[in-house]
Amino acid sequence: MGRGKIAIQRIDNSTSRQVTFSKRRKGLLKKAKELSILCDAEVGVIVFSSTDKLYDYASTSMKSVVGRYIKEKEKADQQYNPANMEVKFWQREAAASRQQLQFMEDCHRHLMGEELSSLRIEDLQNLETQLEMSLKGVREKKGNLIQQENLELYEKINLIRKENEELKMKVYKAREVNEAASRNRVAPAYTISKGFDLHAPLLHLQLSQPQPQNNEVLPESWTMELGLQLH
Amino acid sequence: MGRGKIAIQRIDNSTSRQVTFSKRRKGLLKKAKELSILCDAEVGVIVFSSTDKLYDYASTSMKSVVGRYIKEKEKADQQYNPANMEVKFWQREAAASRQQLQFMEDCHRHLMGEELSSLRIEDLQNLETQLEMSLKGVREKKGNLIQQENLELYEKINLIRKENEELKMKVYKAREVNEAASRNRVAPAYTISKGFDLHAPLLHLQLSQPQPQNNEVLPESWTMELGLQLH
DNA sequence: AGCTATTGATAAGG
DNA sequence: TCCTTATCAATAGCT
Repeated sequence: MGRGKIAIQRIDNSTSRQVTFSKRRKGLLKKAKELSILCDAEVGVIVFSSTDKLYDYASTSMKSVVGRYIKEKEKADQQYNPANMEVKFWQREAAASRQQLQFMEDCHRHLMGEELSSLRIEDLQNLETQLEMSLKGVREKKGNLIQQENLELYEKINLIRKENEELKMKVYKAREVNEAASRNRVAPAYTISKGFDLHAPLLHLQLSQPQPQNNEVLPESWTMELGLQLH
Repeated sequence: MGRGKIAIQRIDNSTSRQVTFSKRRKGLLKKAKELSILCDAEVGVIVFSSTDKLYDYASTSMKSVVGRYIKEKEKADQQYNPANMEVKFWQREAAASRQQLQFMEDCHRHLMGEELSSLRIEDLQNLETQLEMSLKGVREKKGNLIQQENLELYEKINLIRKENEELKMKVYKAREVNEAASRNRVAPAYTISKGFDLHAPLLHLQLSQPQPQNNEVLPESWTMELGLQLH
């Protein structure tokens, strides 16, 4: 139908092919529509151009047409629908996980000392042994951790004590110097100046700005024993 | 095209409609095929007759065409594909289950006394308390069960002892009768027949067919103490 | 995108 | 369902 007949084979001329595609696509969709109306049929047409553009017609909706098509095909071939396979795969996956989870939950409850009614003496004996072993392990681990923490605390105590001692020494020396100075002022003939620079308030700074970074690790009782205010 | 033009509306005459459906369906599929060949397009056509019969054409495969269609539509509307939604739903379901399972597995390992390195002292303390409680519960339950079993065993022992006593009594009586009978035979003048029927092997039957129904419940050591063979 | 000669599709009838 | 045929619709090639 046209000025001349054409062979049904790929049209080489790109422009001509594009034009023919436009015309025939329109015709195809029109005929699909006519068929559905005239004959009360459900029709769906999907066309992808060679440039990947989509054109489609559906008398009802493509969802309905494709759904019906898939349902029809599944009767003949259960394997057809890849989406369905995927759904089934994930359903199995979820079911397997859920089952495993349920088993774990039972086991967990037993380890928590719950729902023991379903167990026989033998099971209870195994459970008891397991719990004893767990408890042993946990206590050991906890003991280790606490011991380690204690060691660290002792080190800190030693550090702070040392610091404390040094500070006491400084306080002592400062008093000595002060007293010497006073004596020098009251009776300067009795003492000898040792060359200390008394103008810098070194002692005061040291006492009022202790390192605060370890403060939260130490319980209140420790600070009292150390006889030093750390806040 | 035809002897006269027809309006595009449902054909009332059923036969005519059926004929037209046949012709036009054939034409539609032919044109679809031509379009795909001439223009290098991917084409799919699905037709359901008013009597639910399926006819289809796909230049490549319907799977490919529909898959491509769905992919294309998803770009514009993520919600379109119900199968995809279902896949996603089950994927989420499986993922949630897996995550929950993983958590449970961690918890389980801790309760089994494994992988304690990741825990702080506080966690270990809680775990220890939990294990102690579990152990207490398990031991209590086990104790109850064993006690109950013991009670049942005691009852069985009593029953069997009683049976044993009765059997001994029968043996004793039987001997008495036998001896009496012997005396009657050897020196019939000394004894008096008591009218027993000695032909029936009552005693023998009693001793060789003990009740076996409780046999499997009793440990071997018990049967020895009872001084009675129960097999 | 429009035009139109020509072919192809198909309605009606058998 | 298939054949025939008159008729109309679709469209190839051109502008």
